[in-house]
Amino acid sequence: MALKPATLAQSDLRAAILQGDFSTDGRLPPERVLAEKLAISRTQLRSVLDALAKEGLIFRRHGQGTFLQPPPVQGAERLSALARRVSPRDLMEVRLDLEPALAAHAATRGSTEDKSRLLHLMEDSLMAPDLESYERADDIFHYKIAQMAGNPVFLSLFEEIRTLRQAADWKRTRREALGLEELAEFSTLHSAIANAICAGSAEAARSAMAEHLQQVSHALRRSDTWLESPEM
Amino acid sequence: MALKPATLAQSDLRAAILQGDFSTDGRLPPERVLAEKLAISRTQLRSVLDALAKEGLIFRRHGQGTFLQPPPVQGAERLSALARRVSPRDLMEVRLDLEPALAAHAATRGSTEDKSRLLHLMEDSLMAPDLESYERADDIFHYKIAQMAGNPVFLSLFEEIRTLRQAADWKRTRREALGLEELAEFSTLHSAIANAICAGSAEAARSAMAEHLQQVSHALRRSDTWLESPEM
DNA sequence: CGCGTAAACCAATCTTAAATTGGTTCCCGA
DNA sequence: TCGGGAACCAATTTAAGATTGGTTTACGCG
Repeated sequence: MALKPATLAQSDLRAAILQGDFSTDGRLPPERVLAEKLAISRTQLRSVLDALAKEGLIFRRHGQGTFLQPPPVQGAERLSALARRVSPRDLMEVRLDLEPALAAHAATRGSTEDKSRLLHLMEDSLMAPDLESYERADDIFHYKIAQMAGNPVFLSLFEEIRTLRQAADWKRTRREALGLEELAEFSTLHSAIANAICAGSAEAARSAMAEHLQQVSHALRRSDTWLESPEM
Repeated sequence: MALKPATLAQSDLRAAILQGDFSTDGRLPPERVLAEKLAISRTQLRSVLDALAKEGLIFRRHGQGTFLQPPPVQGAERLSALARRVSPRDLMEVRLDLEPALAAHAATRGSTEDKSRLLHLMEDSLMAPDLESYERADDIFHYKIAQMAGNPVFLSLFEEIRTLRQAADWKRTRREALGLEELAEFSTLHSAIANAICAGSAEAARSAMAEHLQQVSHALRRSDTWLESPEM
């Protein structure tokens, strides 16, 4: 007559995991450890994680781990050397050429399920209360688009520049450079991008993404480190 | 009255090195070894190699070695896993979005010295007697353009897809798919690309490169492995 | 003094092996 | 029959040592 205890526990587990109770830096403990902490079997835990991953709420990669945000690219170590020679301008230039193409392909090839999820992610970025949560939502939003392009090489390149962007120091710079009014404009274009992709109109998606990135680039350019390499 | 013996020796050394007398696979022996083989000091050898590298005739990378062709990207090992999930179509799609942008930036930012060297490389590809030497000239030509773009991130991405292209098996497929008449058309567009870049007209360079890659893509698409992953 | 040589040292990369971690299979017991 | 547990598999990371191009230093020779 009673529901399975496991079913009741699952919703609690989901909340606990997503809220970051078990991760300080967005990375969850290994499955074996986490299962023990939660006093459940690994089989049970994995079924929960499978569902969360399918919904796009967590990210897993084979020998790497489970994360609350898109994981660092494979071999991130190799990029630390490159990151030191790279200026914010270099990275934005690449993003301006790469991500509009990704958006176009996402519009063409993304599944309807992916598209509905993209709309949801866009709403998340709209409702972000502070800069930190906005950046997280923005990160996942762009990642999802790269994923929807359905080309493993494109996704790999995107992850590479994403990792470079995080490896460099001027994320801090960006925080300072961005104001709340600009953030609102960003969200406006986010919705334009998402709508174009969901409508399947590749060119609209491409131009919306290009406009968005030019906006970001413009905001970033005010920084005095625009042309500098981090160079500690 | 006599010229310095060293000067006379240098031209011989250059010829011997470039002809591949010391390399079976396009990779030269370590400087210390090569210097001993040639019975000269490492200082002397390095001065020759410095000149060759400056002329773009050899390629060196710090912990990696000295090569007669553009060297494999750092951490090439990491890409072997990705290469197995990638189809020719995936790679061509990326090239079609990436390399036209590279050509445009090369036209804008390339130095006049780089541009004259690019013309020389283009002539090399025109005069290629057989498919193998054409592919080598083509490789260096495209690499030079990526280098001229003057953005370390772009160059890194280009090297990544270049390595992927070589890692996969269907280079053989391409050999079979290409005929001599197509090869001639390729060379025609090569010269169009080079001329546009040297003229500094970014948009002409972009469209010429796009046209060239569509041509390559078209030739490659006849292969029955177009959509397949190598999958050993 | 000046210059090149040799050696030592530095820095980036590669290679290898071990450890970590998600993914899978298998067998057993309730 | 189903879930738990263990063992095993596969992809990745990490750490250490070796390799290699780049740089400095000190010495010897003209």
